[in-house]
Amino acid sequence: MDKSYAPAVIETRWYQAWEEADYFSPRPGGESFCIMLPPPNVTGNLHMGHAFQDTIMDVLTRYHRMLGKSALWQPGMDHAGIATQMVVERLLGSKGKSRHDLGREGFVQAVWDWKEESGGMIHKQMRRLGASVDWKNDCFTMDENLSEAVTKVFVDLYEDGLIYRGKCLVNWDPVLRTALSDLEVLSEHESGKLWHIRYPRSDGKGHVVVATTRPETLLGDTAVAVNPDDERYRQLVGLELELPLTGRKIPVIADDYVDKDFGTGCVKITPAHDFSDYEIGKRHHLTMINVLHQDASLNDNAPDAYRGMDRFEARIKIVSDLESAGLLEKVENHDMVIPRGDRSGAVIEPYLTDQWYVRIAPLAEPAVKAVEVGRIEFVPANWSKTYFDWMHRIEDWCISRQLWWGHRVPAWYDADGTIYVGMDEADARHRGGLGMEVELSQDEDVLDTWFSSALWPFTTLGWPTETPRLEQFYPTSVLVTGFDIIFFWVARMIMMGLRFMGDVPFRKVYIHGLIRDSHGQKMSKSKGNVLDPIDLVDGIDLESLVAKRISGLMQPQMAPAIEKATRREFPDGIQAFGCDALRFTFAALATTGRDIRFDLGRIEGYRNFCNKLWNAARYVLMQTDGHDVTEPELLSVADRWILSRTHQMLAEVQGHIAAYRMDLASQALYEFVWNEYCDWYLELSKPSLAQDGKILKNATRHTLLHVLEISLRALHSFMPFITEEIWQRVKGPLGISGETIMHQPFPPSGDIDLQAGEDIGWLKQILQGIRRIRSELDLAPSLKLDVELQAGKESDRSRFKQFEHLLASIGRVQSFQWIDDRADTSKSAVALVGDLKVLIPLAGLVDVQAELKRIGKLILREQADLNRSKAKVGNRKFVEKAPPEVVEQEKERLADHEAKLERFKSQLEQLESLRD
RNA sequence: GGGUGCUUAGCUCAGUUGGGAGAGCAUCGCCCUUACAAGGCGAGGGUCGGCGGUUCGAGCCCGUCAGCACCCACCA
Repeated sequence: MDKSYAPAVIETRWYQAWEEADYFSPRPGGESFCIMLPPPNVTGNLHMGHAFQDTIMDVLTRYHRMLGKSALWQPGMDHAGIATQMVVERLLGSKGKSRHDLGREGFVQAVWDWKEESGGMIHKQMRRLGASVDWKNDCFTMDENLSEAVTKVFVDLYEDGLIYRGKCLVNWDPVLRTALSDLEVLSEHESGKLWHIRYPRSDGKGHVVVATTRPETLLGDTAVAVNPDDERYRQLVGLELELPLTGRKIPVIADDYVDKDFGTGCVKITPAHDFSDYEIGKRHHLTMINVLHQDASLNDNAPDAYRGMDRFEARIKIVSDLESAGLLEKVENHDMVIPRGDRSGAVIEPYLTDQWYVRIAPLAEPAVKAVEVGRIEFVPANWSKTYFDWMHRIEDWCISRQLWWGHRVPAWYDADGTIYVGMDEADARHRGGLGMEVELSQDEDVLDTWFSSALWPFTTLGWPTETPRLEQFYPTSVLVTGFDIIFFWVARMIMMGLRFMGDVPFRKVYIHGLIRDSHGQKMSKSKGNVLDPIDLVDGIDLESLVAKRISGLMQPQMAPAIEKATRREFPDGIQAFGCDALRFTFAALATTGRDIRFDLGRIEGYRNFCNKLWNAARYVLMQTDGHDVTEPELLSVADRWILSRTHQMLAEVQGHIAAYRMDLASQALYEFVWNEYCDWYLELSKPSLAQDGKILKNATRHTLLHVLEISLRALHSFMPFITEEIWQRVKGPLGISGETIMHQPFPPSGDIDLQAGEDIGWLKQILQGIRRIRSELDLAPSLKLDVELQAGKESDRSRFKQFEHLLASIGRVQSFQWIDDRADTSKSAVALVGDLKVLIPLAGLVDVQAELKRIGKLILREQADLNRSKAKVGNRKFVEKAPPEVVEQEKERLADHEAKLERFKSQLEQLESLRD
């Protein structure tokens, strides 16, 4: 083995070998385990969030595969309608073209071409991260069979009356010129103004003042509303007002919706451009006047003066026209919430159009119930509350989008506009009883991307065909996702799964936190703080990193600041940490919180851990190379101890993974390998192997290998590459014949050996006592010590006998000597292990002063502990009310502290007498 | 306006039914002891956000206040 761990070399080798050997396909037999990869958007790259999520899914998949299950991790990609269309349009834009130049068909072809390119990038990244997905069944939401499934779902829901077409107010994105669902609209606090506008009374008796944040929509007003209980305005109800700038007359109406205390208590009602006004308009049968074009410029329903102007441009003119007409009473500053499109950032306009909707209530009810009764379990559980809150208030889902890229709505219209829905045009004709003579035209719209995503758990398995895969893997085992898409995706999958499969799509939903940068900021291109997971794996020099971060910015003026911050944070670029280190870091960071700060310090620590494992393996293989290693006949205490600790670790890891606590699982592995196996067992093995006894040497060699091999299997799902690489070298000496660690069983845990644990615990304490004295009294590590032992129990003597060799070797002790209980120990430094005094004569080694100081410190600490125990045991209430075992424990502590304090004090006295 | 989460060592975070506060990184000291200096051994460092309550006992349970973060919401 090479002296140092070199991830790049071993990682490139193994993935290809695994894939070629088809190790990722589910093996027949065994219980099923299935995870659906949340399909990434075909556009762009995998970011840190993907890498994190993929790591968790791969850990789970590999783990369950090793448990002997038929494990499927289903990969795929999402066509991401709006996002992808925007990317391709921007690409065309850079060549001076628009999608209209290509036409619908040409544009869609251009998107497919782009998909080939960027989709390949994602595949490459996933392979680099070690994802053990079933590539043979890779899917894309726009694939033919998945698209057919989408159509079928649409048709079925339509036939059942769960999809309808209606003219309603929708969230309209005037930049993308499409409708959006409520979820795609982000509300942002922004400062705006509240304009107070006079609406003159038609009877000439003064005016009414309305307050509005959107004066330009005045052009579409069809009423002014007041609260029916508002004394100030009651007599106005039924009166007519002159709508400024338009020459129209509008009525004053009464509606409970109006808050008397806000603004002036009079509200202008614009039913075609405001959601609340729309409801009021419907209640009062008001006319709905749409004054906007699709791009939010004013249309011909507006007076000449404003036609063709953008709404915000028109706002300025309208306000100034009102002012010159003496109709503007005042303007106040007003903080408000502005709706913006999540993709375009454009201010969303409520807009009256024909759209397709899913009637959600009948689907939501069983979906709520499924979680209530525990057929689906959220992990952590409190996320179910978020789910319920949303599901209880859920409204109909607008699923049509005025885009070209996506699943086209399977609806056709005849000349009268009658709707015919079917799997295709012929089917629609057939269902509608139409002959070929009737001319039909297909709806131009496509479906919301999330409509097809909602079907992902069963369409990827072959639905509507009843395939063996569908039979075997639905419902899937667990969904791994972030809380940001509980509404977008999780809830909708549950609804659709229950409706079309008659069962939940997954048993558990594991919700993880979102990866942020080391300062807790969201990673984004525009902030220039994005880390590419591949750069952490392979490393990147500073100049390339800077170039990457400042290229293609939407706001190029940010480049200098981003460059400066990058140079400050990564003065030497980023080292190559390797995939295993990155994965282990992600696992260790997978706590229950919402935000996960990614700190380079962590990954460095875990890269070191890989190196530690590598070197431990190197040592073990060096010790065993050329020796036959056979099943041991007799184990030493150290062997039994490390095996016992191994079993304990395995039980912990299993428990933590079952509870989706990858952080605790990885920590248990880390601590075992480093602090138990490397720090202690490997050290204990050295003197053992230097001995003559053939049987015990074989036992040690075997245990070294055996525990290493178990550790590799336990670690494999977290660090697949390094464990495979080492395992291939370890399996031979142990006589294991498997081809890959991937298909080895996860090691079962076994018995805990308490006796061995106590014995080695004792040994550790002696050694730690000696080391501490050595360090604190500044005795050179190379200096061989003479150690005296005093007092102690019978067990101390027998243990000493058993471990003398190990103690001498590891403690660098040249001689041990038991001395009489009354012997003078005044010239020695002391450590206590229970009743046993471990003494190091200081003669000629150090000055007494140093030891005095050291003991003084120990006494202080011991005294404080003693006082605490004394107070507790002396408290009658404690003794009466606390459980007996707790009281007993406290009494033992008290005795222990008393004994130790006594010994330290007597040692101190002896030293002091010496000083005189 | 509703809701959720967070506040523990200098930093990033664990702490599973309440019973002597832990890890990694950072800091300090000694050591290149042939698996590993990407290392070894040892050390220092915390009124667990504030206040109050329950309890023999609270980082953990309850109340309250403060700060931070996020989600949802049609008051113009």
